[in-house]
Amino acid sequence: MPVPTFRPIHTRRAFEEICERIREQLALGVLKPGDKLPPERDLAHQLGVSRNVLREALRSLEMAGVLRLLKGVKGGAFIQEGDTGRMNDVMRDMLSLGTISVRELSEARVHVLDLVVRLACVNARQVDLDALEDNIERTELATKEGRLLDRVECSREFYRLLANSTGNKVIAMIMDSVTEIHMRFVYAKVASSGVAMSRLADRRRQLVSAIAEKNAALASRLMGAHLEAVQRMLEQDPGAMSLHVALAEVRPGMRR
Amino acid sequence: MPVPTFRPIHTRRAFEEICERIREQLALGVLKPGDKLPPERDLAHQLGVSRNVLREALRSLEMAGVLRLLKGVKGGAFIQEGDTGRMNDVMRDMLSLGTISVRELSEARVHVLDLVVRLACVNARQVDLDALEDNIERTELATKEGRLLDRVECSREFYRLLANSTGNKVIAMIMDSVTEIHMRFVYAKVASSGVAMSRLADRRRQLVSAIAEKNAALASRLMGAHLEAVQRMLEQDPGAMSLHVALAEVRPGMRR
DNA sequence: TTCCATTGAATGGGTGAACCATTTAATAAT
DNA sequence: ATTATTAAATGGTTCACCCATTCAATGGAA
Repeated sequence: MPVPTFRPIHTRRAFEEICERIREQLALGVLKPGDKLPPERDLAHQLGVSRNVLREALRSLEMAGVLRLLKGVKGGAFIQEGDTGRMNDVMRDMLSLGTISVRELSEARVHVLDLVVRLACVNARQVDLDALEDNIERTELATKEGRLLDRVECSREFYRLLANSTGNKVIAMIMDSVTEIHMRFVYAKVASSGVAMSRLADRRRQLVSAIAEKNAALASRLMGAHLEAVQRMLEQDPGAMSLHVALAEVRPGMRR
Repeated sequence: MPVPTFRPIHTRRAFEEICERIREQLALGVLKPGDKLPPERDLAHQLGVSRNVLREALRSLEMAGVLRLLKGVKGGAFIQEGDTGRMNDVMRDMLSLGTISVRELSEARVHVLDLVVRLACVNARQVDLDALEDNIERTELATKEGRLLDRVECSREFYRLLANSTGNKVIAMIMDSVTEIHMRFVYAKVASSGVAMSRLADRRRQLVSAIAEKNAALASRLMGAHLEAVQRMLEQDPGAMSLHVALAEVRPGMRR
């Protein structure tokens, strides 16, 4: 039987129609990143809607990362390069709404990172390895100078570089989305307790050299062990894993 | 060095502030799914902004799946249960914008499905297996009766059930996001050529019994082989993989 | 009483005109 | 030539109003 599945209907509203049409032009390749839409007043007139309604549509597309709206003469609505950070926003909302749990996110992260590491073993180029090595050096420096929060930023970058070295932006995007919240927990923990994982740079060097040698089994094992160690550190203080603290906190350099 | 990274700034606009405040209340747990925001006119007054600006914010949150707006007395803006389909929208936009490629998406899908299958071997409960078995029976029926497009819908459901049997909604969400576009290609292919994979139900039965026996290696191998076969089928006709066709097409039962 | 049609209030959906703020280029003053 | 001024284009915001939908209250008919 064709499985009768009834999605809730809601009356079609003008702004939805507009969003859809613009997305359609995108999908068809008529609109491309860098292109500019007509001024709001013109476009509203062309579509036969009021400027207010058009703006609701443009706003939604802007929030979705499809458009960027700039003021002033020479301003306007420009099609953006895709913003890979949008998936992070979705994940954050899901967590805020209680649709997913921190546990599920952490578990997913472990598996995704295992995949990333294994793919990196296959696909990492020398430039990727160099970038990782460079990152580790910066991590060491930050450690020596006691800049603990900078070190957390380095970690964040380390994972990004790792994901990039898989050569697959979809996987990189997924990894970032399951990593962002986690890094907030780490950041909060480090900021409040001042503790820091020891021998971090050494561990990373081992991992990178395993990747360089394309030793997937070893790389996977090292990453797994590291993740467990970090998890133990975070769980020492149960309060540190408070969802609300991590989500509500705004900190510099971290996109909302 | 702490890596000077300059994100583009853009003047803070009222609607952004509003979105952020509402998300903050969500993160803090003050607002929960099912809660209702004050009427637009009241809330606008409370926030000291015009109703139009407030509406831009509400629209954005609605598109993000955070709110649902209902008309009429007893209507209003309600906090939604998280909509796990938002990640699909992000993926679709990324593809439309050319930020990611079909190749990257397909590759990611192969790896994610491998992970899903392996996790299912560990976590699948009897109800999950029963649901899969039931799905396979419906697939068989659709095949016998020549309802090919229904059969594609069954496939879509099969993957969802598989993902659910991992017991991890994050992973299920990720799988769905890398699967939706692919199913559009399959749908377009089947709709245009009328060809259909042979012995589909049998293959699925083998897979499910491997999962039931918790034989991860076998299950992984079976899934891998199946994905390759499907890929070959799709690639027979290069035109069938046209991005624009698959993305622009709207079909019943598939959310936009 | 019970049931159904009518009505009216609450709420989101949508419009149009006006004004503000920012940005840029053209123009004028030095 | 350089710098200050001005004007035009564009998004940001407000206000006042009306429409469409929904649902509860009301009231008349069976």
